[in-house]
Amino acid sequence: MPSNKINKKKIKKSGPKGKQILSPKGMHDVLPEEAQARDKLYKVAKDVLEFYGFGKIETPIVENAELFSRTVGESTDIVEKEMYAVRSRGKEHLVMRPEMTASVVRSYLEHGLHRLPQPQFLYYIGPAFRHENPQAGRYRQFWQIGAEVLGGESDPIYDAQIIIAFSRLLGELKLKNLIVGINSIGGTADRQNYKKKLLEHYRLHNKEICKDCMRRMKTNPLRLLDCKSRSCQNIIDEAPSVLDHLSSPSKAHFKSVLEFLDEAGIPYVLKPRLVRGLDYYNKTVFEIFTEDDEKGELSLVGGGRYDYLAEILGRRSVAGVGAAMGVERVLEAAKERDPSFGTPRSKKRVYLIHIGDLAKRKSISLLEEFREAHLPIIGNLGKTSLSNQLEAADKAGATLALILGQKEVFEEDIIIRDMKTGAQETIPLKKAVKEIKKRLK
RNA sequence: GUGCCUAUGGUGUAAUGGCAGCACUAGAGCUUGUGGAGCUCUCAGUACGGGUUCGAACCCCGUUAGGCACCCCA
Repeated sequence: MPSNKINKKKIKKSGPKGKQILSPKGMHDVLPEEAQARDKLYKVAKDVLEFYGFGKIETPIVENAELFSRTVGESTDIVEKEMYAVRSRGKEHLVMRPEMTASVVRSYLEHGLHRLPQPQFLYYIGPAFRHENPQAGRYRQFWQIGAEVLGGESDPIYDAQIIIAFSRLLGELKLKNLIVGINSIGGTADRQNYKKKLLEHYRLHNKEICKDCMRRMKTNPLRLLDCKSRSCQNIIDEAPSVLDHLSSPSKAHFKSVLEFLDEAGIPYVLKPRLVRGLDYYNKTVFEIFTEDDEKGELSLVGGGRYDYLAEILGRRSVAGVGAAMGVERVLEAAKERDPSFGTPRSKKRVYLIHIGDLAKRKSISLLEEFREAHLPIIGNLGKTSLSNQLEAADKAGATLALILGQKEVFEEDIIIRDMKTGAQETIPLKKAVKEIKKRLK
């Protein structure tokens, strides 16, 4: 007896094993349980964003590489080393989108949405791709829910409305302890000016600067401000603040945004060191964290104003402001708060049980009757024994079972069983749909 | 792209150089007409590739994947 087992294993072991094919690094399958939680998030997002007047837009997952190199920034990591190139038969250089704002603006320009009432409120839900090393809250394929206000004036009310919409969205998900971090990086001129001042300050501290910051001085001076190296903290603390270098229109714009947030009762924290990695931002930039995530610096939502983005892409200048939310990060936060997030409350379920081949056949048409009546009913016509099916009904959380056996088929009856009490009643088969409808109320 | 840690059935774990075991889950049966309990049986594993050794889940090297951190970002 045991020797049998050993033989079997030996044969198996000596056979070719092959390499198991797994999902690509940093990309994950969403199994049914998780899919329910996601669907719930999407539904809440849709409800909230549509309430604020956003209309849904879908753009291709693949775009011309230039769309991102020109807008997100040639020297950003996202463009420099994180884009997935797509091999195609054409000559175009296509990439998987690393974010969606540029796509939405591209679409706006391409389809002349400026002819419609301005501004346009657009939102999207979809996956984006960045080839970086995965870790908590960071994946190579990740989903974003974003919203953009495009066209019209560069009015601070829209900055505020974006922040309000996403704050409310997170609030609907029962996330607590949310922190809105906000800053203004001014217009192009302000920033040039500020960068100069910042670099001057850093040159004074030449010797204390860490290696990374030496590099940042050349590539992306604003990023100096969020260096984590201990040796740089003093330099950062003493560094000039962007807010002191804003032109008066930029200052006024920022002030208005804050006033609108006050009016909406949205608490916020001024973060003079908050800059964002994407080149296209100007004036307002912001991020939303939960208190826990703030330490880990994982933002749930990030966004800002980008009045120059459209100009980079086309001849037209289009004011714009928007934000994107990380679906995986938000789900993680929601589940931390409430582990049952997204699992539907026990619905009343009806389970159809059949006994014998005749009943099995009859079940097919009975199921159709229920579908036509839009009454949810489940069952497993592949199972045979009554015990098994009752057990399955129980595991499925059914409150009612319909039992159809040979005898019932002949007599055109069916048994209704209350799964809790075990009480059973035989009723005419024809009345099954009607009776179940009644009992589910 | 870099550094550190990790990898045993679907899940959680045991075996520390010498018989890969346990629990849960799943499937079947006890019981082709009444479930949740119990009992019996079954499926299923040392991530992949190499090396050291009489002998490797265990030691070494490489790869892949996961976690954490850097970089950067949702």
